[in-house]
Amino acid sequence: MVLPVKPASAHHVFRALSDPTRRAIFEELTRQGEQTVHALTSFAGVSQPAVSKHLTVLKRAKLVRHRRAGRETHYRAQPDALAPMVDWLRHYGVFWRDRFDKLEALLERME
Amino acid sequence: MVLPVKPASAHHVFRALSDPTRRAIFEELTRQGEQTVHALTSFAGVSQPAVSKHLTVLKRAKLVRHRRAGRETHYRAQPDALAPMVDWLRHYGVFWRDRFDKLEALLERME
DNA sequence: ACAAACCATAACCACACGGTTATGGTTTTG
DNA sequence: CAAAACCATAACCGTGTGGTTATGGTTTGT
Repeated sequence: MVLPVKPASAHHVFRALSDPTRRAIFEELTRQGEQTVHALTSFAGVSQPAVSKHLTVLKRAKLVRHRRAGRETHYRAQPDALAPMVDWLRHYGVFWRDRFDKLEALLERME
Repeated sequence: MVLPVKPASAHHVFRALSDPTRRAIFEELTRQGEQTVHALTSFAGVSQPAVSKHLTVLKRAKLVRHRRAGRETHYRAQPDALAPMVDWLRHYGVFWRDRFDKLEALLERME
């Protein structure tokens, strides 16, 4: 088995990423790594409870994991959880560009 | 220029695909090809106006195109419009699996 | 020990959203 | 030409959603 955890449903992932604030939080977590709720709050520009609720939705989609450390909770992104969305997209032959890019890069490295 | 039309915003695409009924309609259009609103209505299991509204949302995201033919309107999927979502996903190193698959296939064909 | 910091949950609110029925315009059919 | 089919839009409605403030529980700092 490759996946460490069973993925959430595709619906949860699509739903979680449909909101701009949640996408911003997820992007921030992947860029800057682990963050406390406090840090995410000052980043997101909404109240702390709003951030907590967004994190709950992202958690349900397994897009984030959390780690309690004393009074603060650290969240980090879990990009593997994007798999259901990627699998859904794979049906639409939408990655041919990626294939060309990879092949090109490979050939270049083979010289 | 490769793209025939300027893509809609990533937000519109994410938003449009967050609803299960709209995803089902989009999937149906890619599987079965062009469809009239009438056909899509009997497929979707909701009323005809509901389908029309869903198609409007998909249209805003440029995920479907329509063609008037007499009294009926034919809709067809436009998978190219998934590009903004794919581009967004590309930032998260989520296509490893695809890379491995491609490399594997290539090596196999090289023998 | 007490105050402050951090976070989650509850309670509430405005509004966006997905559904419905009603209506009307255009086009085909009888 | 009248009737029916097809579709889009309007009007409406219940509920979900994203935001807020209020509250309380832990944990840290003084």
